[in-house]
Amino acid sequence: MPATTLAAVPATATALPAASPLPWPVLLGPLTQAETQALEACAVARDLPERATVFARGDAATALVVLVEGEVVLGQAGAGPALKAQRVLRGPQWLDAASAWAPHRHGCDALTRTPCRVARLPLALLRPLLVQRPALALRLAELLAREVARLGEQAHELMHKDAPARLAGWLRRQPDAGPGVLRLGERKRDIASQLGMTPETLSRLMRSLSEQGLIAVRGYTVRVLDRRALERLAGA
Amino acid sequence: MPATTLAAVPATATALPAASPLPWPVLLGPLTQAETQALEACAVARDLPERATVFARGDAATALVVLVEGEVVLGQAGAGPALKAQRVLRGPQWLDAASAWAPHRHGCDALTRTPCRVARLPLALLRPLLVQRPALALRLAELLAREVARLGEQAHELMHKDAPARLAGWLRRQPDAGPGVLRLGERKRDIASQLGMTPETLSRLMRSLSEQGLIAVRGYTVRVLDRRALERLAGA
DNA sequence: CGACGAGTTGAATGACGTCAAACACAGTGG
DNA sequence: CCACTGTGTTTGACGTCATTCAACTCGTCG
Repeated sequence: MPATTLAAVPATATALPAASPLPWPVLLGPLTQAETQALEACAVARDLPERATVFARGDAATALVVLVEGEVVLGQAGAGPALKAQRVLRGPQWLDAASAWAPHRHGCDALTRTPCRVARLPLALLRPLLVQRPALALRLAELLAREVARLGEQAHELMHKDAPARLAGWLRRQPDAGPGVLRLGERKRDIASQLGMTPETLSRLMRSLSEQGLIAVRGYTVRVLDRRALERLAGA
Repeated sequence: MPATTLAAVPATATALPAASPLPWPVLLGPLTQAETQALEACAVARDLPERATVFARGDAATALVVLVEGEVVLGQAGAGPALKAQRVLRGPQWLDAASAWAPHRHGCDALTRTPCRVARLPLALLRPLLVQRPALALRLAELLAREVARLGEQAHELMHKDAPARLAGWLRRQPDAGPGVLRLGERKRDIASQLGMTPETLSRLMRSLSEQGLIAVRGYTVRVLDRRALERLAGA
């Protein structure tokens, strides 16, 4: 049953709208007018075409990077176009809020999957701003802490859970677009890569879960039939 | 060749010295006198015996936690004493600088391996202090960012590298205690757990690397014979 | 139409985990 | 000094889960 491929990974097709204020509330939570203006003042936005590299592993990181709009794959590029994806981000979202602070080099590659707008907040400008407005600095700490929690969780999963459990966990975490329905927003090979498995294994697992009646798969749409069993599986 | 076990994992034997100032420079870098005093004012230290739990996964996290002295295992406890270790920390070191900010729950269990002194910095006290002294807040952001980088690296390794590569990478990262000599400071089962493999596999890998002439193992001492080859192996 | 890329499926290999036994060493008490 | 015990490591045999390699399908684009 070679699952009919539905409209493969919808891409934001058209050109980006003209410059507009950045989505700070999504990135940092509710801000005062003054804070927003201050951030706006030091942010530099630029547009990138499809398949461009936003930054590469090892590049000097001098700014926090925000994905304003579009889709970006984060991962480690091997030889050729073979990218070992870790994560696909859809704007608005932070692309890299950490590297500029600490190792001063980006830890992975970032490639656009669609035309994108990204903004850079040079740390040299941000630093005095944060000194002046400590509330923002605390927001940032919160942000980074959340990232630490997420990555710690991920590391634990990869170390101690097998492939079915990781998939179940991933499915559980996906935002559902309807009652028990979720739409996969990335290529399955990218999902597989994120989960540390091959596309073949992912395919087989999907089939296995279907046959067990936990989910129903049709192309890029997954219906969750037995949420309870899925959680049990993920909990391993 | 059943490698002679040398003085297994030295433990800090004796009772802890009386209260003393906390090692802030190690934790946050060089500080002014005023900053040190301010931190000292809101830190609460306490001593714990061996095998005590500092905090457990899911506990409410209301403070940053510092390991002042002693050794703590970070991991996820399963049933009984079977702890899936992620990391062994030796004081002075941060135990958990993130959880209090973000999910407000600790993400893993922390168990003492030796008598320890730990200090808590309640976020409720720290927050106003950071507002007042933004320089400290930036230091903290740096700290968290470094953690993000470390965890990201780790996740990548677990996702895309096999066991030999992970071991080689780990060996490469260990601080050597002599020219090409390094002393393992933890039980091998803990090392294995950190690397996401079983003790048996680790043992076999060590042997395999010895036979290939990359390292020489005697108990808890490892001599690196071919650093170049080790790096190549880790780079997979 | 043919070429290409994404996904699926099957068979074979291999890496790693599990289970069980043996061994080394430290500490104990005779 | 010698058993005896407990913990940690090593080794071997075996099973299994996941990757690899290959063929095949489907849909899209030229």
